[in-house]
Amino acid sequence: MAQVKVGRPNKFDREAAIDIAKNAFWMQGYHALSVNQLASIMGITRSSLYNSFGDKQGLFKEALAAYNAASPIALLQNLPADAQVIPALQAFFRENCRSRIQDQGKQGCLMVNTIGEVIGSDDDLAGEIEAMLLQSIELFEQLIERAVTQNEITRPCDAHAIASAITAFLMGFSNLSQVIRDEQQLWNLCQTFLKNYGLE
Amino acid sequence: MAQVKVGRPNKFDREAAIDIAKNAFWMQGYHALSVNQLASIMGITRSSLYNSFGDKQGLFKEALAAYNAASPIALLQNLPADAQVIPALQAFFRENCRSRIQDQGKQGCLMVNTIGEVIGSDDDLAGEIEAMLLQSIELFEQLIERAVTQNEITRPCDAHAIASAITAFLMGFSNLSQVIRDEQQLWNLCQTFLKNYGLE
DNA sequence: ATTGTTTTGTACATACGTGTACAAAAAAAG
DNA sequence: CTTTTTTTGTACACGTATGTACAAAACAAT
Repeated sequence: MAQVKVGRPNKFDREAAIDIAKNAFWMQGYHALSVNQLASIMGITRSSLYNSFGDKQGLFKEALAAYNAASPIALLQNLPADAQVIPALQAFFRENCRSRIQDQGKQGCLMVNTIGEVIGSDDDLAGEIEAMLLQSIELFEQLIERAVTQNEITRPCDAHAIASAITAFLMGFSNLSQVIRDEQQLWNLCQTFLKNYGLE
Repeated sequence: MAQVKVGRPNKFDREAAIDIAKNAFWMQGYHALSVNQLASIMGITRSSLYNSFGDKQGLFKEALAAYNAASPIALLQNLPADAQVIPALQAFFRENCRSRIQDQGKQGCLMVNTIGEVIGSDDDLAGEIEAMLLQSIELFEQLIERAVTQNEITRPCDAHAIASAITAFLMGFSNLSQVIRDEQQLWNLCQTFLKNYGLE
């Protein structure tokens, strides 16, 4: 499984470098960052960057994957088989509030930030992000189904609509968290949302 | 009032040029568009562009202002004194669905698109957009107050939270409309939101 | 030690970006 | 008709962007 790699080894830590790129994209945006800047803060040469990641877009895709893996939504994607859905959902929203405030200043969600930026100027990235969005809706729909099965909530008339609403809320929440910098206020917003949509 | 302008007159129609720029920014994003491209599609020289708008940022600000003036939210900003709030709100959401689908493809809301792009890379624009966001929350808060006064709804426990929720929903809705391209589905989403938040 | 493979450093090519300078052109004001 | 004011066209300056080429370096395999 673990590929033995022949040839000269990388001088840098790939994971660490991607993590630095992730944070840079997160704070400055996709277009505002140049390959030069990226290589510089990652502590490698442009040559290494192109050799290891292909181009800026390739690097961004890896950074985005790393972002997702470490995002609060991973909590829900890897929900244990015996867990309750509603408490997990609440913990997820709670964690969202916490991390949105804790970040180094108005970063929001990397995926959401990128939507408006790439749609219309990079079809490849746009497609990837659209797929992630649809995937998010699907995830919430499955969780709602599961919550019904586990007798946590009564069956809603349209699970798909609620799943879409949650996704929309989270995206708007990401944007709003860049302006409202008060965790209690954000959490209040989430609680009200969950209550109004019968998810408590 | 109407300034008489001395000197050589503009060869181009300022309003029309701004409108073209508005649509270009809307479709391609802020950073992905260059001054060269802008001047080209506006049908003027870069020289005229710099002379008339200062720079790219200045042009964008004017384009954004034009966008707002023509946006559905103008319906609510200029609501007649004798009008009911709730029907106007519903009409506003309805119009949002219509225009989001009618646009030339996944454009979303220009303001929302710009949030993630400029925060962290252009403090000036970011500040302007943040102010618009806060203004939006304020507008909805006032409308809720007014709806209470006009006996359309009972007083909610936290009007500010609801106003924030509406703003967040609209932003997420903008992003979602770039992926869900079905007006009925979008309208369904809006109706459910309004119902759950007691705005019907 | 030799060979094969991959990374790294340096340099290059080339296009594009923003912004400015300045004279010519086009109008109004006197 | 001359002066004043503003726009327009053209050119320039200069930095930055992306991507590539290629030799030197560093490792594994044999």
